[in-house]
Amino acid sequence: MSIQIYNTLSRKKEPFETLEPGKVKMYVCGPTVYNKAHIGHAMSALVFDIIRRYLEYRGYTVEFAMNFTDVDDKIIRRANEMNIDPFELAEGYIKDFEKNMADLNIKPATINPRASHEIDQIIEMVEGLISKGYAYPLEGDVYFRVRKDPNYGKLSGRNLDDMRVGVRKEADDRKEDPMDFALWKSAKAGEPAWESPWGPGRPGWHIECSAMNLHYFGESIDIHGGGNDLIFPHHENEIAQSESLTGKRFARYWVHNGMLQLRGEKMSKSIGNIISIDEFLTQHSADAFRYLILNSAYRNPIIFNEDVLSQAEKALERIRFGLRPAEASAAGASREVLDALASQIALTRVGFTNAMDDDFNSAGALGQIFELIRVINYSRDEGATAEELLPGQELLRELTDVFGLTLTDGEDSGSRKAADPFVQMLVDLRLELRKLKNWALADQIRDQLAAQGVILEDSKEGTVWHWGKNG
RNA sequence: GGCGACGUGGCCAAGUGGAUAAGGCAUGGGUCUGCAAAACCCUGAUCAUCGGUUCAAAUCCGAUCGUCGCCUCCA
Repeated sequence: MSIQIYNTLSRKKEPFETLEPGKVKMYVCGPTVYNKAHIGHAMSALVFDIIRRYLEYRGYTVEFAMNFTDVDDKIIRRANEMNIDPFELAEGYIKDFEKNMADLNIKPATINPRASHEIDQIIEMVEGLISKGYAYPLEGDVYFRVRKDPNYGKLSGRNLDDMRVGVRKEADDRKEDPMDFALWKSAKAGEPAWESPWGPGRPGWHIECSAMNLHYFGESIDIHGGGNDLIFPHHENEIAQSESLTGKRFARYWVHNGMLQLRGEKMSKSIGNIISIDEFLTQHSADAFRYLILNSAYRNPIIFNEDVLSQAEKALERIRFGLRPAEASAAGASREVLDALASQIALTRVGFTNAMDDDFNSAGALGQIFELIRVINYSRDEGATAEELLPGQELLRELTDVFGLTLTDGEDSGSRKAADPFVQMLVDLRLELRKLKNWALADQIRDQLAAQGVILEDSKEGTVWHWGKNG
C-alpha cells in the first residue's frame, strides 16, 4: 500500500506518485516578513516539517522550498512608519523567522527564495501571460484576466458568478472584471521599484510563488502546501498563472493545514489575538507544540490553550520515561516478557507506517508509539536489562525522530545547570537522612526541592531527580 | 448571501460501513514505597439530535441544532 495524500483539488485521498521516482518537489508558502512570526505560522511549518520528515523516512529525497515575501504593501508601510529601509526591515524578520524555525526543531528548507530576488523571472512570466492573452497592462499595472481561464475556481470550488455577490472590496472600474488580480503594481513615490516594460513597479503577491516554482522546480511540482486560508485567492491564483502560461498541471497534490484555534476563533492579525513564537517558547517547549500537532489531524483546526499544552507536557514526560535506562539491579526479564516486547516492536513498526501512510495520520501513529512505551516500561519493571530494552528503545527513538521530537526536558537551561551540583548535594544529604530514618527532615528537603521545581523519585537503587516543567 | 469543514467518554483526540469504538491527560481502585513520586495492573463513552438507506452505520443520505473557516491581508 502506498502513501495516500488528501488532495484539496480532488477533495479526496489519492495514492502518492511522484513525478520522478524517489524524489519529491515540495513547495510551501512562507511568511510575509513584516512582523514577528506567530504560532499560526509555527503550526503550518510544523505540519509540513512532519510531512517532509516522514517522506524522507520513507526513502524519498525531498527538495523543500519555502519562500519569503519580502516585497509587499505591509512591509513598505511599516518601514515607512519606522523610517527605515523596507529591505532592512524584511531582512531582520527573516533572521527572526529562521531562528524561530531552528528553535522549533524544524529542518531548514532546501531553498528559501525571496520575491525581491526573482524579479527577472516574474517579469518574464508576466510578459508571457500578456502575450498569451491571459493578462493586460493598465496604467502601469498588469492584471490577470480571470474570465480567460476556464478552470478558474477549480481549487476553491467557486465560480466567478457566485463570488461576485460576496465581493465586499470596492470595485476598481478600470479592470475588465472585478475579480481580475494584480500581477504587477506600478510604484508610487517613495516605494521600492524595479524597471519593467510597464514602467517602474513591483510584483503582486501571487505571482512570486508561480515564478519561484518555475525557476527552481520547473513547470510541475509534486506537493504544494500552505494554510487552508490560502486556498482562495492565493493558491487559486497561482494555479491560474502557472497553468495558463505552461499549459501543464502545476502541482500534483495540494495539501492544506487547518487553522489554530485560540479562544474559539482563528488567531489572526486583524482580530489581534496573536501569540508570537518567541512568546510561546518562553512558556512552553517546542516539543509541546509539536505534540499538539502530532496528536491531531493536520487538516482539522487545532484547539490551543493552556489546558491542552499541559496535557502535552505530561504526555511528553511519558515518552521520555520510555527511554529511561534499565534498573541497575536488572537481572533479565522472563521469556514471556521479552516475547511480548519483541512482538510489540513489530506491531509498532508496522502500525506507525500504516497510520502515517494514511494521509499522515500522526495521531494514530502516536497511539502506536504509546503502546510500545507501555511494553518497554513493563519490561523494565520486570527486570529487563539494558541490552534487552535496547531494540524497543531504539525504535522509540527512531520514530520520535521522524516526528521531530527532541525529548529534552528543559534541564539544559543555564540557570538550572548552574544549580545542579547544589541539588545533587541536597539529594545526597537526604539519602543519608533516610538511612537514619529521619523521615521528617528527608520529606522537608523533598518538599522544598519540589517547590523549586525539582522532582525526586526514590527507589531501591537510590534517588533519581529531574527538573519539572516550570521549575 | 455563496462555498467548505467539523460536532466521539471530564479534557485533547484517532477511527469514516462489518466482530470487544486507538492513544494521551485527568478521575477512582490496586501493586510497589517509610510516606510520596514514577512505573505497572484494573476502571469509564454507542459516537450532537431526529429521520432514512443497508443483513449491518459513529462511519452513507436528508433535516435540525451548534461550532469554525474561506469569499478582504492572513499559515
